[in-house]
Amino acid sequence: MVDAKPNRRERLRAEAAQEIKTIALKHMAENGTAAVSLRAIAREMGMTAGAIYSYYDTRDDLITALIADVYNSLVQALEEAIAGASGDPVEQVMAYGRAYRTWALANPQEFRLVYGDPAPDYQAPPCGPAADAEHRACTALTGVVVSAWPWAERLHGEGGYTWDDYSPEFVVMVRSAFADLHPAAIALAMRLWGRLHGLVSLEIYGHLRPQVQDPAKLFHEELVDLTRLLGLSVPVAALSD
Amino acid sequence: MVDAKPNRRERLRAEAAQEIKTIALKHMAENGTAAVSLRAIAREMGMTAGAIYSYYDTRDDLITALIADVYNSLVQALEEAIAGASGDPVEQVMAYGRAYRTWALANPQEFRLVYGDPAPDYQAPPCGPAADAEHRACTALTGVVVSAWPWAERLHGEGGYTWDDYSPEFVVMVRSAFADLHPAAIALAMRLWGRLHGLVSLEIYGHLRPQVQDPAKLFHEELVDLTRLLGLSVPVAALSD
DNA sequence: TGTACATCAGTGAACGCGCGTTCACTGATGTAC
DNA sequence: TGTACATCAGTGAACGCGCGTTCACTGATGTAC
Repeated sequence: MVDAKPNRRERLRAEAAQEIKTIALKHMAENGTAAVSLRAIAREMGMTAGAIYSYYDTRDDLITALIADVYNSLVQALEEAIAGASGDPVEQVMAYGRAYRTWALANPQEFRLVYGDPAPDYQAPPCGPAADAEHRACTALTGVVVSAWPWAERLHGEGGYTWDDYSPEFVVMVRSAFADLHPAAIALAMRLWGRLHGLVSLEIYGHLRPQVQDPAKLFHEELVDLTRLLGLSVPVAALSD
Repeated sequence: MVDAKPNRRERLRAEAAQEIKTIALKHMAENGTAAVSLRAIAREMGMTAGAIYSYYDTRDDLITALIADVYNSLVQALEEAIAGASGDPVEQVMAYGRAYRTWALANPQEFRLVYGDPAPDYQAPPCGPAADAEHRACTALTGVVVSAWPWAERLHGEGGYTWDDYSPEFVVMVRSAFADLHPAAIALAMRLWGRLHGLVSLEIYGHLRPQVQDPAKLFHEELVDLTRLLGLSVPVAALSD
């Protein structure tokens, strides 16, 4: 911020780093996660393979950056879905769920990158931006549970969960986001996540179609049942939605 | 069966074909699905890479055979779990679910092979033994729903499903297994499958641990809720199980 | 404004790697007479 | 039982491929005086 006119060099550098990721994602979308190769990217940019090393130290570094970007795009879609819904927890949980599936169907290879095997031989760094994004996604969903807790507590308050059921770092993070959080609320959020993830990942990996013509119908029933799990009564409007 | 003494050649051939698959699975378990390479297998067998082509026409053929084997092993585990449970639908659905997770945790790479990206550049054949195994798995779960249908019908009989919601071949197959099957029962089976799959695949791909110390606890709660979805009342014994 | 120097994105060639696949061949195993 | 032939699993060498990564280099862009 001290530097009023950012270097032309720096700007070009940032643009090129971005273009590398964009092309990598394009290749991934076209030919699967295995198709992310430094040489192929360089070829498409009209560059030499070695030039990539000005931007990323290693192929794995690029993939890590890719995962972070993709995860952030997913989390953003989820957060926007919640923000766009009314304060009603029923609306929120259904919006979150719909956004999860919609994003996955629109970005199947990205979904595989984040929730499947990232790429052959890729070793994920233990923590980093991807872990941050995962935390954000989890926090968003926990937020929905928190807003439904007045109803959900009746069903889940006695689940026998304590903070010891989670990793300490995770507890610190999520409790700082929600002051008077019940330990069982996190478990509930995880279960919600699992339900969304199950049908969506079966669909993305081709295990529902073509046996089932319209996975959306199954998914919607699960969404409705989610609200039951939260102890919420489902408005008639949502049932036909 | 006409040939009383099967060729020694044929026997050795079958053994070698089996050994190739065994070694492939071993490599997969050790280094991930990407580590299945004809050359590496041949090396371990003390053979030349070209020799593999006496047994499999192509690398993809081997992978297809692998997937079929693995899927059969999973389906067998599931079928045995159901067979080992009492006739009580509650026991059956919980046995099925537990077997699903247990198998996945014991065979994580195999799980990825079947439900994730099989291998880089692998193209699955449209139908074949893998599809058969998938049908068997689906049939087994549908069988559980059928046995619970007297209770489940009350909740799901009016779901608005018809046979047109499924592919014709699939309908023929599953109806031949269960004479008076309700279309909604299949949808219910798929939803059960989705719930099992969600938490299990999140766990296998490392998205639950270490944030959640004991995914089994979450999973068990889902199992209990599965019985609710089937309209069954949950015995007290199962709750503490 | 002009000159001398530093920076650093990108080059081009090379390294070594493992891969799937093909092919003419050898030699042991099985078969037919 | 012995001989002539057919089968066919496995050899070994080669093909062409794309990959990640390194390195001495060039030449345009930026900086300091």
